[in-house]
Amino acid sequence: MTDPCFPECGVARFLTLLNGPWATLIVRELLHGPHRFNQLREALPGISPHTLTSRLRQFERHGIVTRTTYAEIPPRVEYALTPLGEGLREVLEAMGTWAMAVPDPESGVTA
Amino acid sequence: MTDPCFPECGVARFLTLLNGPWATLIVRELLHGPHRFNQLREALPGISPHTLTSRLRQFERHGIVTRTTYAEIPPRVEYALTPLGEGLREVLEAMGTWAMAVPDPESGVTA
DNA sequence: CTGGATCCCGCGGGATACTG
DNA sequence: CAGTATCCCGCGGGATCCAG
Repeated sequence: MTDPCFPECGVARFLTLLNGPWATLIVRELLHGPHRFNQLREALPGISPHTLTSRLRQFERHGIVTRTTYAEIPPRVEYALTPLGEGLREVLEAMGTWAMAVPDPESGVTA
Repeated sequence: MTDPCFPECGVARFLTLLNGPWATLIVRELLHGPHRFNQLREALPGISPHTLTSRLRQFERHGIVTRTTYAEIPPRVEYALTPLGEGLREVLEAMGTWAMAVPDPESGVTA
């Protein structure tokens, strides 16, 4: 039943790989399927190209995301999750499930 | 069937509540049961009292952790997860499960 | 024992401008 | 379109010292 040592072993690594406020949000977007650079920018209101590139590069290094370049006249680059990255779906879903149980910060944290 | 809108709704909130490298690690520790201030310090090598207090206070405000003071001669304070905080167990487990599938960063990410 | 006060630092991130 | 380069900033966090 959930060996006590089981979560801790990985939590730290998870935090290392998905550090920063944007990291997880980018993965969440990629969970919908491959995205082009500007597609991600549009899907992530407020993110700067600098940050987006930075996170994406880190994901590449860690084998979470793949970068595919299409040498066409209008340059096209697609970012997609690797199987490893896909595995994050369960984690994100757990986050989402939990958060939905969180009372609105403004609606009487009375509970 | 995991409604596509379901994860995104909460992921952002999760990230807001558990921001920073230490936040999640503190919760992970609290998942083992109530802890006193110094118990947490010992369980989290490298954390400074400043940071620990900071995170703990934030958790209190968000109703994730409760702070119980025992007005004894040797001051005693216990931090425990609220039911809401307990709900994070699934999330942490998901992180741990995923991370265990991550190949060691050193084992040839060369590609 | 618990933890507040200060000071300093690194890093994620924003803004803007510019290139292949 | 897909980035890259530079500069600046806020915040999480470490260190240290001190107080209830």
